[in-house]
Amino acid sequence: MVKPDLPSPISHLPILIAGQTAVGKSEIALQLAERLGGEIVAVDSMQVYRGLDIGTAKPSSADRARVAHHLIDICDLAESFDVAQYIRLAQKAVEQIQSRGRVPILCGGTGLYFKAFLSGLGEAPSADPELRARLEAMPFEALLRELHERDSAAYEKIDKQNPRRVIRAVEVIRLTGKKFSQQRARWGETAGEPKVGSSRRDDRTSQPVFRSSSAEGGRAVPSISNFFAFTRQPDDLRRRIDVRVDTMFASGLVEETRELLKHGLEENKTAMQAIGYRQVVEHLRGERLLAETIELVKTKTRQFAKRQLTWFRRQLEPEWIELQPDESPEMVGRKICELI
RNA sequence: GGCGGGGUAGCCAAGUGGUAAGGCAGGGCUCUGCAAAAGCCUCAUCCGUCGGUUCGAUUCCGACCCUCGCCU
Repeated sequence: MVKPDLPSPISHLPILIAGQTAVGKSEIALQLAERLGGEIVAVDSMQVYRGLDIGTAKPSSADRARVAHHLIDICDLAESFDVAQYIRLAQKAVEQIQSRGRVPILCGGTGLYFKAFLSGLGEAPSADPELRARLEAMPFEALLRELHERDSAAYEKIDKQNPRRVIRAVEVIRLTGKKFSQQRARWGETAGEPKVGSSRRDDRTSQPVFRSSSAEGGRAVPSISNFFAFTRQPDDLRRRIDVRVDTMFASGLVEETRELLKHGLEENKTAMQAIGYRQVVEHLRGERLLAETIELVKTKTRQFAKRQLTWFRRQLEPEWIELQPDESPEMVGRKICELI
């Protein structure tokens, strides 16, 4: 194939783009991909599922024809998926893209996937459905006691009010016979260190600063980063979320959900968690009127966007870029090309 | 116009003569194999207004305002 005429290895570095739902990151990723000769790798825990199209704002076939996309529609509703599978596939996708002489652009909103991709995951085994079902049926106190006995270090640190966490810890201990606390990647010390070979990051302190407002301060060399996070002013984002949700319903989210129900949507725990689908399923069960459901989906989406921001702020160290209402994806794309 | 119910946080809503439950929304946060998930914290110096009774009223009384329902 055509070897790239790109000047330096830096051009092959993956570019990471995180952002809240509806900020407009996908459009920008598309722009970047076209400018840099890149391919997009979705970092999205819901777009991996085939069939969840409208509600996950999956890239259109036109967009996918424009730029190659990866890690979308890779999983059937009958299958389960998790972070570990994700980072394995993402690693592979990135390498393949690079081997083609193209630029991997990882773009999405799933913070955990970014973090695991960057920092690794550890050796623990994946979930065991039967065991998990058994643990879920146990009294919570018994789980806590078991964790305390078999891994006091984990017991000390864990959120003892969060069943999900406790169950996973006990699950890993039972599955491996080893302590949970010894099987996780140590994110504390080496946090944020990119796994993907050549990826480069600056070492500024972790202040999530908006590029526009700071960055200067006499530093001649602007921090060079390949990891960006987009945000918008709350009102701006809210408007975009409203429009997006209205559009989803107008495009047939209810019909799509009804169809997915016939193909096992309710049996897939993860997919059933997806905002939009979950609420529509409830509506179809007669729990709520359509108009109320639409409003609810907007609220849930706003809350999700807020949690995403918290996650990105606290767990990741991206370069922050606040998108302006009047800024086009082209403008942002150009701006970022200058930054990298 | 008359009679009856009601006016408590952005919304819904409990409540007591002794100084304001809860839920939702909002804000903040935790986060390692279900993550668009799960969990945690926070949020009324004040109870329509003005008077009165009382040691003390959001709670009792009166007037007024607003509101819902019924009647004429």
